[in-house]
Order: sequence, then structure tokens, then C-alpha cells
Amino acid sequence: MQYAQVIVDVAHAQVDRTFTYRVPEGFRVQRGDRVSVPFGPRTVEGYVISSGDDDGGVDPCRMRDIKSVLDDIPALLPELIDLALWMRGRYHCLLVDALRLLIPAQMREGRVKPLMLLAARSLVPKEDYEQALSSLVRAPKQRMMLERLAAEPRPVMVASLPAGSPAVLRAMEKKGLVALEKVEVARRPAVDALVAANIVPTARQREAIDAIAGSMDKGGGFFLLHGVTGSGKTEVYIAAIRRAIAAGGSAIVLVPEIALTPQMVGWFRARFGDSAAVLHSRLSSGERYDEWRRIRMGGAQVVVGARSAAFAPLENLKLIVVDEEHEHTYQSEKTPQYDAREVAAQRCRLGGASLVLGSATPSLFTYARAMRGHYELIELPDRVNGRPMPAVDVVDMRLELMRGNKSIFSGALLRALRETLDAKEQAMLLINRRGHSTFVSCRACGQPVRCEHCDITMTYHMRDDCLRCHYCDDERTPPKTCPGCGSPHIRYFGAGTQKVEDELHTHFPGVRALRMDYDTTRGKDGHRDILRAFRDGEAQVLIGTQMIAKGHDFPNVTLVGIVAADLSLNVPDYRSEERTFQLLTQMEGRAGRGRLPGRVVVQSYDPEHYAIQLAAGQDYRAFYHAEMNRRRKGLFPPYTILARLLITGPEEEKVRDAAQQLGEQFEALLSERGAREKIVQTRAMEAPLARIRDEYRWQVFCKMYAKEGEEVLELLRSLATPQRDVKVVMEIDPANML
DNA sequence: AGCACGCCGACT
DNA sequence: GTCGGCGTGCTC
Repeated sequence: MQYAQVIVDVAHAQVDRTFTYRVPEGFRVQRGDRVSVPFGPRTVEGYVISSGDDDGGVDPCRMRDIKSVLDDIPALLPELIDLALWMRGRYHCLLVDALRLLIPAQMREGRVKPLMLLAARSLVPKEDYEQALSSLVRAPKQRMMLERLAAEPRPVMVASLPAGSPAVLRAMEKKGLVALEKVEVARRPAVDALVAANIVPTARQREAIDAIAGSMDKGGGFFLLHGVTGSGKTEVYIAAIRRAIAAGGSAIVLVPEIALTPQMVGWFRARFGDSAAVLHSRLSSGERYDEWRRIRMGGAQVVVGARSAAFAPLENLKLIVVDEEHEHTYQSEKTPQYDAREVAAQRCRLGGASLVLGSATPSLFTYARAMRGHYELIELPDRVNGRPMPAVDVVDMRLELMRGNKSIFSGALLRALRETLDAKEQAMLLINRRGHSTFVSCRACGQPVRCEHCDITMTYHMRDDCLRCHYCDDERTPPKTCPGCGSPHIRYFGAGTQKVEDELHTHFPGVRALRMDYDTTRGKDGHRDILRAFRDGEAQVLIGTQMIAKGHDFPNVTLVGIVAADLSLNVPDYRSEERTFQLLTQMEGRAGRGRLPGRVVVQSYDPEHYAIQLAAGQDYRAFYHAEMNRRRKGLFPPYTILARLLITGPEEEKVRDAAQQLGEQFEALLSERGAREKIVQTRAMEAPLARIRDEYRWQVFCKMYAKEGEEVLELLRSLATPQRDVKVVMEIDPANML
């Protein structure tokens, strides 16, 4: 007797285990099959985790039969099931939640099926062909059809034949001349065709390619490719992918969702043709499913996609590339809260593939791991074709104020804009504003109001006119004079792109400018349209938020202006220095990508700040050391782990009570286990965003030493939900603390 | 998660 | 006397 261990597709902890089913005679069931099974009073879908003659010790009279196998081939590759099992442990999620990432959502509950279309095929053997033709002298349409079909070795889609063909074919089918059959066709998304230029790699690129390709032959290796903007990292990826394919393997390229532009897709197709598959959020559900199925059937060797493409069903995987490794979009906010970089690493480990993380500004986490030898560090310190890095000018906005310049533009930026516009070149102006947080800072000394306990910028809350620290919940009234230097020039920050555009027009009447922010990119293609218009030279100035910093080559851009670097520096988040450095470095990379040399003007009220100074000098290594030093002193990650239980529910008192109860429970547990010294601090408090969509939000925040992290996290996880009507989720190092 | 079973208030 | 509230418990 054959049995199958099945995980039912029901997301609940109580059923997140295998159930044993009998495999009826005549069924072929294997690991990874999607099956339909009876479950209590209903029928559900499930995934076969294993099959064989082990009945799992289940009482035979309670055991039931598998109803049917749902696909022609197993939907889940065995190594991806192993990956899901690892994810359950790593992210403490339900196994079904991990398994659900492995197949397109629409595939569950039979919501999409392969697209089957009618095709016709000639049944006339070669030797009978002439005779068949002459028998059709009085049926010219059938004769023409036979000529057409006999010339094709494969079935011809009826839809591609002239109108009226179905009737003709039906008549011929009756005579036994043709066969009509349904064949599976893929809904292929249309792609702009581009011609690829083959580029001869530099010596540095060559070394990188050889190191990566060499590791693929030896069971895999882990690399961090740190290359300055314009150093040609992509060429290294392409060459490594080619080597993977040449060795009979396959490769995955992960890119941030925002980088999956039509140009990027077309460019990849130009390099790899039909062997490339692209998974992105703009695909219709049918297209997505078909692309997935094509990959699963071995029809593609390279998959390009966002975060979830880490689960692409490729066999013989030899390489995973994670481009722009520092982007936080690789962390999923939904459960399971996985990190695609970690998942990619584990997939490589399980399958003996190589991992390449690439960035001009690696995340501190990744670089620290490289320093400890977890990744082989490959550096590309020079731009290709000997193009120079742009000249960077840091302007002290405090001096501008002293000189009586109250504009958002400094004299230096105005002059540079004037020269750029006169030369008919293009400029980009960045307002590096993140989220909607406002803070209070001094225009004389440049210092924002910080929390006395946390070294974090305090956030201004308009509703109750107070400043609050999002980390320790400390509160204070906004000062009238600067607490640092006593100046009365205290100011509320939060200027937007609109203000910049208005001022640009007062200084340069008639200049054509495009604005790109959350307001102007509402339409589904708004984002793309604006970038294309700018690239096509429809405007000379592009004003925008972080969105304009990413990717994209604009060869005619020679000036980049960063209007107020302080905006991102003073975001209340321990990563704001790192994000500012990354943003400035990436923006500097936008200037002078073409023939013309570029220049950059960075405006700041705190121009000596190391994040600004080291970004201006493009000195990643020095920034890394300075920032790690600050993190160590301030007890921030990677030296510590930040975690919180987020408690939500529709009733304010219940949520607050639950949070306070959980906080007390946690403190009691810490004392009981003698684990108090393993944490830096813990506190139950209202979440910075206290109510979202009529749900009240509280949190139990905890900062713990990284070395003891697992132990403390286990204690946090072990806390019981104290009440009904409240939901508790745990987050570890969340992308934001709101 | 669903769905059934099971024990207490207001209705034809 | 029954219809139906949602508390508790199980699903190979």
C-alpha cells in the first residue's frame, strides 16, 4: 500500500503538519504533487511532502484516500520543498505560508489553467500527398489548407489560419485528412526589442567573472561585488550567467521591483532571447502563470524578477545574482517575513550554486559579513571607459542664511543650474524626503532636536503639538530656541517637490521641468512615462524624491542637485545615516553617465556630517568604519537586534491592556530566566502610528544584544496572546518602526 | 481556516 | 416547546 504525507492548503497553526492519506490503486503520486484531498467535511488542496509505504502510524479506519492529483507534473521542486522547510524554522512561519510562495497564487484553487487553443495537423503521409491533393480538385479551400498544413512539421494554430478555416477543417477532419487538437500555448507578454551590444570586459571585470564562474564549477561560492556606479557590474552578471548556461545550468537575477522597467526587460531579452523569463508585478495573472509554467517545464534558463523570483522553479540552478543588494525591498513585509538575500543564500547552499550580491553601496550588514569572511569581496573601483567620477560640491546652507539667502537654492546651485540650462544639458534635483515625518531643526547650527536618551531625531506630532521619540516614547514640547546653540531660528522641516518646482520657475521662467513624486505618479504607468519624457529631452530639469535616484541612465544629465541632504539624515531611524550615504552616492552616480562630465551640488545645514562628507568623496570603506563605530557605541544593529510585538485590534482598551500585560509577562520571564542583562531595553508603548484603518496599535519594543538574540527572541515568541479580539505579530528588525 | 457539535435565551 | 446565538474542538 502506498501512502502520502500531505500538508493541506489551509493557513492555520493547528493544521500546519502533515496528514497521511492512502494513495488509491493506479495513482502515481510523488513529492511536490498538488493533490485534492478530503479534509473533515470538505475537500481541500494539499501538497505532497513525501510518499512511500510508511503509513505514519495512523489508524487505518480514520485514514482517507487522495481524491486526485491536480497537475501533470509536480508543482513543487524537491529542493524548493527543502527551502520551504528551512524557512519555517528561520522565520517561524507556517509551512503552508512558505509553500505558497513557491507557486503562482492564481494556481491554487484552480483559478488559472494552461491556455489551450485549437490546432490542426495534417494526417496525410508523404507518399499519399499527391493523391490526396488531386482528390480535392473540387474543393479548392480544402486543397489549399492541405498544402499549407503539409508544409508544417508541427500543428498549426487555427487562430493563425484565414477566416472560415474552422469549417473547412471540420470537413477535412471527417474525411480523416487532418487532426484537430488542443495544444498548450503560453500567454507571452509583449516585449520591446532591443539590440544588445557586446562589450569587451576590463581586466577587473574579467577577474570578477573568472572568480564567480570558477566557483560554479566547484560547488558554489558566495560573493559581494562592490563596484562604484558605472563600473559595469551588469556586464559581470551577464558573463557569469552565460557561463552558468553554457555548463548546462540556470540562473536567477533578483532586482528591486522599481528596476523592472520595460527597458530593463527588453534589454535582458535582447541578451538572452527566449531563454530568459521575466517575473514582475505588471504581468496579468495568466501571463504570470504561463511564464512560471514555462520555467517549470525547462523552457527558460534565466529568470529575472523581484524578491519572489528567488523561488523560481529552475532546475540545475548554478547562480543567483542579487543586484542593488542594499535595497530594503528584498525584505518582505508580509508573512512569512523573509529576506530574499537570505533565501537566495540558503537556496545556493542547498543546491551547490553561487551567490553574487552586487551594489555600489552595500548594506552595512552585508559588508560586515564580507569582512568576517562570509563573502568573498570583489571590488570594481573604477568606472568603465575611464569616465571620471563627478565633482561634488558640498554647500553650507547656514552660510547662505547668514548672507541673507532665504531661498531653497544656494548661490552655487543656482549658478550650476544656469550653466547647465545654457549649455542645453539636463539637471536632476533631489528632495530626499522619506515618508511624511517632520522634524524640528535649527537653521543656525544645523542640529535637529534629538531624544536625550536615544540619539535619534524626534518627530513632530501636529495633533498634540509635541516632539516624540519613536524608540523610547519620550516626549517634549518643541523648544522656542535651539537647545544646542540658543538661536531662535528653529524651523519645521518637510518641504516638498512642489515648493522646489515653484522656486525653480521664479528663478528660471519658462524652463521645462518634470516632477516625480507620489502625487504625480498615480497612474499605472505614470512613473515610467515621466522617466521616458525626461530621457527624450521633453524637459531640462527632473525634480523628484528617492525614486529618481535608482537605476536609469540619463546620458545628458550633467548636474545633480541635492536640495537638502538633512531631510533623509534626520529621519528618526538608526539607519538614516546609511540611507543618506547610499542615496547621495547613488545620486552622484546619475551625473555624467554619458560623454559629458558630471557635477553634483549637495546642500546641507550640517555639511561636516560624515555621511555627507564621505559620500561626496565616494569613500565607502571610510563610511563603513565610521558608521559601524557609531552603531557599536549606540548599541544599534548589527551589534543588537531590534524586535517588537505589534498588538492590534479594534478596541483601544483591549489592545492597551494586552500590550501592557505582554510587556509585564516578558519582564517577568526575563527576570525568571536571569536574562535581564541580555537585553538593552524593553518597553510597552503606543505605536508611532497609533491607529490605522480603525485598528488601534501598541507595541512591546525590545532591543537585545545580537549574540544572545535567538534566546531572547524565543522568550518573546513564547508569550501567550492574553486576550481575544487582539492580534499579535512579531517583527524582527522591521524596515520601519511605525 | 472552516465546519460541526453543543448548550442557553426569545419566538411561531 | 423549537430556532439560533457563538464557545470549543477536530480535521489523516
